Parts: sequence; C-alpha cells; structure tokens
Amino acid sequence: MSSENLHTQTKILNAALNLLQQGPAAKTRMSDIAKAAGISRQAVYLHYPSRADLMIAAARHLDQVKEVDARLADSRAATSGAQRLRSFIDAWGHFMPEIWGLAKAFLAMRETDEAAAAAWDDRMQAVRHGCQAAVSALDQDDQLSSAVTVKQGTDLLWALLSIETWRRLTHDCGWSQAAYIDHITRLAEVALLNRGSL
Amino acid sequence: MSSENLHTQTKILNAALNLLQQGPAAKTRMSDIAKAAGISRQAVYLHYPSRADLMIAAARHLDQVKEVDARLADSRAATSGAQRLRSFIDAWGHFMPEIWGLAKAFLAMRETDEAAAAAWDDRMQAVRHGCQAAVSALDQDDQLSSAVTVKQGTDLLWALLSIETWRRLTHDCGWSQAAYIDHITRLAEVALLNRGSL
DNA sequence: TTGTTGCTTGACACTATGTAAAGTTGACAG
DNA sequence: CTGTCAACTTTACATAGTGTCAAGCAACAA
Repeated sequence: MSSENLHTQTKILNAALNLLQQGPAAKTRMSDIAKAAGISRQAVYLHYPSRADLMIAAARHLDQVKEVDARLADSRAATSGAQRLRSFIDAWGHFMPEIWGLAKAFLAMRETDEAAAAAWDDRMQAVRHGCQAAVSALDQDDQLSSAVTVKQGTDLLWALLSIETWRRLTHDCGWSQAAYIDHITRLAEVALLNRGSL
Repeated sequence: MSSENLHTQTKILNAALNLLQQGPAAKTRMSDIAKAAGISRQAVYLHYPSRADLMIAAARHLDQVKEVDARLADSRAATSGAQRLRSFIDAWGHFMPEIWGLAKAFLAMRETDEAAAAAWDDRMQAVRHGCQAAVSALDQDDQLSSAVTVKQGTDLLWALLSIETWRRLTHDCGWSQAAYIDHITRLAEVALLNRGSL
C-alpha cells in the first residue's frame, strides 16, 4: 500500500489538511493532528518545531498536490488580455474552495503569528503576480480602462479575488461557486476594461 | 453613586479600545486592559465575564461614541439613488479607520469564539442594511444595472465595503483613504448603475 | 453598629504550546 | 549475532493566558 509507505511527514501534512478542511481551523490542535496521523504528539515536533511551521509546510504541500502554479500559469496561454483576465479569474476562482481549510487557519493565525502571516502573504503575492500579469496584458492590448493605472488595476483585481471576498460572497451571502465566478468576472471587466472593449 | 460603577466600566472599555487601536489585537490581554484602566485584572471579570463579552461591549460602546448609526443614516437624506450610494460609501469609508482596532480583534477571534463571531456579524449586518437601502434606492430610480438583482447588488456592494477589502487596499497595497473611497465608489457605480446613468 | 458595594490580593484549575530526557523498536552494517 | 543509529514513544515539566474562587478591606448607608 502506498499509503503505508508514505513518509511520516506526508502523513502529518495530510492529516493536518484533512482536519483543517473539516472543522474550525482554530480547534485543530497539534494533538488532533498527531492522532489523525497515527503518531504521538511529540513526534510531530520532531518534524515541525512549531504549529506555525507545520502550517507553512502544509501550505507548500498543498501547493504541490494541487499544482497551483501550473494551473494558474494556464491563463498565460490566452491570446488577448481580456481572455487572459477571464481565464485567470476562472482558474483562481475554482481554486479557492480547495484551499479554504488551510486559509481559515492562516486567517486565524494572522494577527498572532508573524511568521505565519509572512508565509501567507507570500502565497498571496503569487496570486497578485497573476493579477498583475493579466492587467498588464490588458494594458498592452490598449484595453485597460483609463480610470486606473496598472498598479491600481492590479490592486483592485487582487482585492476582488481575495479569499476574504470569496468567503463573504459564497459563505455569508450563500452564492454558488458559479455565481461567484460570473459576477466577479463581470465586475473585473467593467472595472478594468475601457468602455469600447465591452 | 451608581455612576461609579459606570465609570469603571467606561474606563475598561476605553482602555481596551485604546490598546486595540495601538498594537496587534491578539496581544491585548485582559491584564493589559486592566492595567491600562488602573484596576486589577480580576475586577475586569466582575464587569465582563469573558474576553469575548468585553469585546462585544466595547463594540457597542464604540458605536455609541462614534455615532455610527446616525452618521450612516445621513445617506438617507440623498435625493437620488446614485447620490445615496455615493454618500453611503463616503460615510462608511471614513468610518473604517476609526473602528479598525476593534475590527482586528474580532477578525482574530472569528475562528475561535462563536459568540464574538455572532456579535461581529450582527454589526456587519447593519452595514449590509445600508448597502441594501442604497441598492434598493437605485432600483426604485430605475438606475440599477440589469446585470444584477437587488440582492446580488447588495451582496456585491457589501463585499466591496468589507473591512477586509479596505484593509487589503489601504494596508497591504498602500492606498490612501481618499484613493480607497474614490476607486471603490467608481467600482460600485460601474458595477451597479445601468450604463445609461453613467 | 451592621450590611452592602466595589474593589484588591492571592491561589488555583484548565488548555494548549513547546521543551527535555530516557526508553523502545526495527533496520541494517559489520 | 551484535552493536549502532534513527525514528518514534512515554512521561514529565515549563509557560502563557483565560477564567474561577474565596478571603479581606475601605467607604458608605441604614
């Protein structure tokens, strides 16, 4: 069985991600993770010196498993800037539900743990780069609205695509995933494209 | 005098709000608040049974001090729906920096304390009502974009005006308060107004 | 005087993180 | 077969912050 042969570290990370995806992130304790991984609590500390370190490792692991970078990079294949914007929103939009469990944990840690906050911000910078690439492509095509600079457009798109905004619309407002993507796409287009391109 | 009692409670709440506005919310402990209020830590528990209760009381207190409801209600005076939208964004936009300290505390508690999360959600529902009123006014004026229903428009506006979005743009992206208000206003208009009204 | 109110002081239970150290087990090299 | 090493276990403990409990004290009122 391959699951028997999994390295202990992988078992820990999978257990952590599993628990985070299920329950409230803050209630996922080191002892819970250890139990779920089938090892002692102390053994977890042999691999990850702190809870924050474990979460950071889990984030990297999730990136690998879900192939984040590869899927986001797909949007680069688009021919026009407008097309690129749409496919980027689509890719990232479908991604968020899959990383939500972990995101919850980082959002909760953000105000308390500096290292965790830095690690999360770093991951979010990757998303920002995608936003910037899309907005730059619009600019190159002369399709960027004259109301915003590339930086402002990037910032706005990044804010629209934040996990927090996704959470509010899908969780608090009860939107479906499809509705979220549709409306955010429309909003991004209307905010970023010049009027002639619509 | 029964006002002595009130006096101590007020001292506690002011101390708490002060500390929250200054440092990282999660590092504001009960003992810090007690010290800042000039009383013992135990005395705080005589007035507020838990940290979450204190935060909730602090939120109510801040609402009173800042006269949130009254200031938000000003936007009702607007004659047109479009005007109402603008003045609501303006009012709430200027408000956020003033409640940011407390907001930080609630954002950090959100995943851990159910009572606190409920209290915060309740405050945010008040903002949502303001959003709904503005969007409904647009609808009444036949100025609401055909791309959204009143509910969808309310949700979108609410998301745009969330503290999290404000934080991202002003803190993470370095926008000025004025830039935030300008761009969010433009975004809201372009998202919610039908094209003829622009 | 006696009782009440609002606070103080000090002790303690609980939870979760993280540290430390000694013991167990199994694989593998010689 | 034996010794060693690494990974893991078990147990104990330090620490930080929340929240509880109880005794005491000062001011003030009936």
